[in-house]
Amino acid sequence: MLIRTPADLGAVIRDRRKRLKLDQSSLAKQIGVSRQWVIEIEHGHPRAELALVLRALDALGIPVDAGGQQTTSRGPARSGVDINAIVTKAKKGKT
Amino acid sequence: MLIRTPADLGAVIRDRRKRLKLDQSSLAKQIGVSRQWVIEIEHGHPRAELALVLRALDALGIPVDAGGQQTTSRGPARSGVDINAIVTKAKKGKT
DNA sequence: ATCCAATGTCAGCGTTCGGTTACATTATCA
DNA sequence: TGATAATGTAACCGAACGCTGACATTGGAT
Repeated sequence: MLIRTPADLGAVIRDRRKRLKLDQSSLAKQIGVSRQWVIEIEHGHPRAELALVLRALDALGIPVDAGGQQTTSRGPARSGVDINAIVTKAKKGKT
Repeated sequence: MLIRTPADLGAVIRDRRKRLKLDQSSLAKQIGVSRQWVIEIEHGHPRAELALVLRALDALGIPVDAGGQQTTSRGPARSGVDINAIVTKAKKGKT
């Protein structure tokens, strides 16, 4: 599963939690956070703390892999990334 | 690269940024955050906001994959996760 | 050696986090 | 049907976020 938004992450976490037959309270204890936190994460809270998120994934046994290869043929940061354009524009746009 | 800590993430981001020949300011603009933020992330800031982190990875074209399959034979959340134990203990431990 | 870009550090500020506690709304089960 | 658990919501609070802006340090280039 590719994670690109907090919602994606929430889905993954919730899915795994249920698969493990854990309720939010139990999971919260495993992770070391409040039940509230679990609820919000599963709902896709965008401003959750990085470390807690990583701990949650770890607690659930969900490995997170980054940068296998950027075939990026779908959209946001796209493949080629016009470095020249970026740099140039960035420099110009100093104002 | 497996991401398990904020530091791992910082390393990945910095690496990719340099690979793309972007300076922190430019990247910050790409992501839509302050230069400060980029600096802190690259230093492994543990409490960064999830959404910003995902946006950074996205901007750098770094795909994030979670839960390919939990062959989990290495450590943190352990492989089999003793559901019974967890649930049972959790229920007991309500205080 | 000098100049400039890049990086890192500091402090102040408004906003929000995450924890806590309590309560409402389902579900599930006997 | 009633009871219990699971989930979701709300408000309060201290702590930290991320932003701004300025400044020190480093590094590469000429």
